[in-house]
Amino acid sequence: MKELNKTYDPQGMEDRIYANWLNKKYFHAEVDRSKKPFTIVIPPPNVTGKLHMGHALDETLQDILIRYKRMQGYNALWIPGTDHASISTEVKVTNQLREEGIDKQELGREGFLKRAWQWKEEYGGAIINQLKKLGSSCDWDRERFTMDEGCSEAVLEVFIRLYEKGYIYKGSRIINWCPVCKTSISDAEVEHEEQDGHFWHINYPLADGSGVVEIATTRPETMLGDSGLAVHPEDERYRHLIGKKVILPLVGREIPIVADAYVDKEFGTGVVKMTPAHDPNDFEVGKRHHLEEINIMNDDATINENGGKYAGMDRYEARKLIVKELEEQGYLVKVVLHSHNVGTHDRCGTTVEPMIKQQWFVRMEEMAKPAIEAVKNGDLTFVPDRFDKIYLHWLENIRDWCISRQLWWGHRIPAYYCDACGEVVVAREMPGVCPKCGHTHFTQDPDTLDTWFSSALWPFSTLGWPNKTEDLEYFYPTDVLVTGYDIIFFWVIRMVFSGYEQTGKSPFHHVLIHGLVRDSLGRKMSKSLGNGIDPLEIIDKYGADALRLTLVTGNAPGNDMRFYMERVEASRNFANKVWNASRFILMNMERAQVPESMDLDSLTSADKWILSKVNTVARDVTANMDKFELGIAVQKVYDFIWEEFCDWYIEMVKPRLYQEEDTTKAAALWTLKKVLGNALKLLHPFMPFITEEIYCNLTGEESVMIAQWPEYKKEYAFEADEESVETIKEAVRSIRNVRSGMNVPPSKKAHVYVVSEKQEVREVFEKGKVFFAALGSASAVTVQADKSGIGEDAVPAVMAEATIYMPFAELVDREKELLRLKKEEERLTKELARVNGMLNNEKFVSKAPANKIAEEKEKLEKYTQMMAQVKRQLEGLE
RNA sequence: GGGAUCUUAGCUCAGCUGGGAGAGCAUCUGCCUUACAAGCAGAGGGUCACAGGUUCGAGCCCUGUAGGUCCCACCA
Repeated sequence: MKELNKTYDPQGMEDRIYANWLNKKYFHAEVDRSKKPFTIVIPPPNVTGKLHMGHALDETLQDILIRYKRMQGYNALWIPGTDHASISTEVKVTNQLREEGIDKQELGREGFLKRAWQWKEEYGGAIINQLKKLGSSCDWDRERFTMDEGCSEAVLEVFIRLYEKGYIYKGSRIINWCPVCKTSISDAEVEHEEQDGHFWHINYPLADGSGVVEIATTRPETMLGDSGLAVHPEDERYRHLIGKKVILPLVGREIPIVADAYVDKEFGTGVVKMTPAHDPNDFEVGKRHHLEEINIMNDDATINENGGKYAGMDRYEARKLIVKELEEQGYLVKVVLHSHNVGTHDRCGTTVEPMIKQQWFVRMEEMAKPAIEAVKNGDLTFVPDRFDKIYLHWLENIRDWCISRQLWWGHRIPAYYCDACGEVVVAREMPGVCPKCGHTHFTQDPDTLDTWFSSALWPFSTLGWPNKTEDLEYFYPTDVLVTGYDIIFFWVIRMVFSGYEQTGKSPFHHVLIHGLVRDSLGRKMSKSLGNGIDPLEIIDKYGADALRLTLVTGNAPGNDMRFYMERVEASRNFANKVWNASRFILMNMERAQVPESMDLDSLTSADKWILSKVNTVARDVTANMDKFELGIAVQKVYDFIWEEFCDWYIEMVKPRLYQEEDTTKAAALWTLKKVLGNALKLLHPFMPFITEEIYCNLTGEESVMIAQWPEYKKEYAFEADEESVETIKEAVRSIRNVRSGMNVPPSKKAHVYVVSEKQEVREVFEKGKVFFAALGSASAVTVQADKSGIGEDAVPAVMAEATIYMPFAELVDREKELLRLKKEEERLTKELARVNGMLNNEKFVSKAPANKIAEEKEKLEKYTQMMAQVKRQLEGLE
């Protein structure tokens, strides 16, 4: 047994302990049919990323679950890895190149990819090392990357399967285009934000010269691509115009007026200009009425040659000029302020431009069905369950998923085009001969896949799929997925439908959702605000255990939390508390022999009481853990250790330890060791380092992380002892209360008299005498049946079945004393009124459960007794 | 427009299946009591947003109102 350092010093211990764990391969899991598996796959952080507080929370929750299950005897596997993060990484690499004066296009695809891989090798490891600082017990032997060989094989396989099934298709559709990143993006990647804008009312003259039609638009520049106007078929105002034509101002093109129910009669002027190539709704209407699709923009959102003289201008420049010219030429009726939703790219904030492009899509309708069913029939549950609705709503309204990206960094689409006839061949590798024309040269599709296409396969691709591996069979489906609510649409949903489609199963049974970690003002932590707190700095200063405890305490699943330094300090203080209590115990263990085993009959009531307590705490905490109530679970462990164990039990036990000849010293030491050991086990998932350090010193065992999780045991339930110790505690509190109220310093000891008419109560106090000296500054304790021999001026403290007297005659302030007793009387009067109210209510007595009624009757008795005594004391005073 | 969620002590938040309102921090009063001042003991502080309803009983369930936050959505 080693002695612990004098002060709690996380810096000196965490790295050492982690290295030892790695060395002992505790994190590694292999197929073992004798054990039940418990699997988690990490939400792979971006390769280029840096650990932020959101990761810290995410990883902490997962590590808690994994460590808990591992201790319960499960074969716990936590698979780590990173995501290639197509757009983010591509942007970063492009910027890096630019700084070196290298143009991405000039460098070319191959050169670029080489640089991107270099980047990945150089920076990709950083976040992994940061995860280790947190104490994450991931199986690092299984670390994966979404673009590694196995994951790429899975991507290829899925693409081909879906293509062959007709679920993947290439089509010319309207998609969201980011003019800065110059790629298409999916619906999920578009963020809508309310912006103040304008409503420009413009007159379009009728071709027959019979008048004008007034339209309203928020994007006047798109008129260059107008190929029609639309009105509601039942709009009396415009019915006569249907079928007529108007002349497009500035452009001069003649375009038709069509009738379509899409138009809202009440909104704007009731006439909508149709720009099928740059608006998703117009696109649909245009399809129905065969309107021309005129693309007026280049990929960088400048106007193209279809925009005539505006060609080459940026979309907003063109807007300005067009409005000006409309006004000059008398077409502009008015401009009104109007706030509207603008779609922006979630990565760069650029306003997206709807455009018609050839892209690859995944047909969603069929695949969404089992994913919907999974939640409805309970195969997949969200914690908390309110996220069911969000998940279902998205899936029930899902649209086809645009998966092609005009990027280089990612999985290249396995589609090959015949150089001669253009035939498309989707295959694992470059085809030799064109099945249509026999030509032998092909060009691969230049696009790559949406980064989420590969992460959607993560739960099974990391286990070897599409190969039928033993790992896959044993560890899959995984048990729980832990992630933030912000990526349910991007990731969770896509994993679920991919899991069902490819493996026939939901990829996990539970999804534990957490919220965002915000700053102390409730703002999102962001680079631009500069309000982010670096988890690594916190770890450096306070230790990973303190950070972990902070992130999991007082927070319910799915809720956002604010990060306060004060809370980290509080967590660190708790670690210090645990440290010092353990140090105290180890010190005492050094001075005396701790028995290997103990006959429970030779334990004192206090010993049994604390054993009983830790027993029920283990039971309750386990129940909370199983329900993913980690915040509640850790709170219970915290309270047990600090209050019950440190503030009460250790204090109670000190006299026994300090006296050489005490016959119950061995029992005390045995109990201290036992209870501390169990408390450390319960705390370990939350605070792995400090618990490991202490546990090994305490027990001489190899590690707490492979120790067995405490289970509730009937033989450690001591109800009678719990009750008697609680009585003693109550008495001690009464004594302290009186002393504190009279400002008696602890150094001034007093003779304490306990008076009770009941023999059995006197026995309890007789046994508990010793505690009054240690906990209540008693110089001597006398337990007796009546007040005889106690001075009239002694100060009373009233309990249910006893009254405690302390002779502070010279300190007594009669007025204060009277006030204290009056207050007590008042409190009891209220309590009695409440209890009587309930018990005299016939309906309560007839309808409430029996145990509740019994409980209330007991209280009635207790309060009645106390009231009688308080009254007696008052009489004595008056 | 639809949906979710929040409103509990000065601050930040817990409160599991309905059964006498909790924690941390802050405040106040005593204590350097030989594990810990990153500590110990004690105290003050709440019409659980508001209004109804269900129930013997509501912070918790239902309805509505007000305010905040977030998500979704094709009103140009």
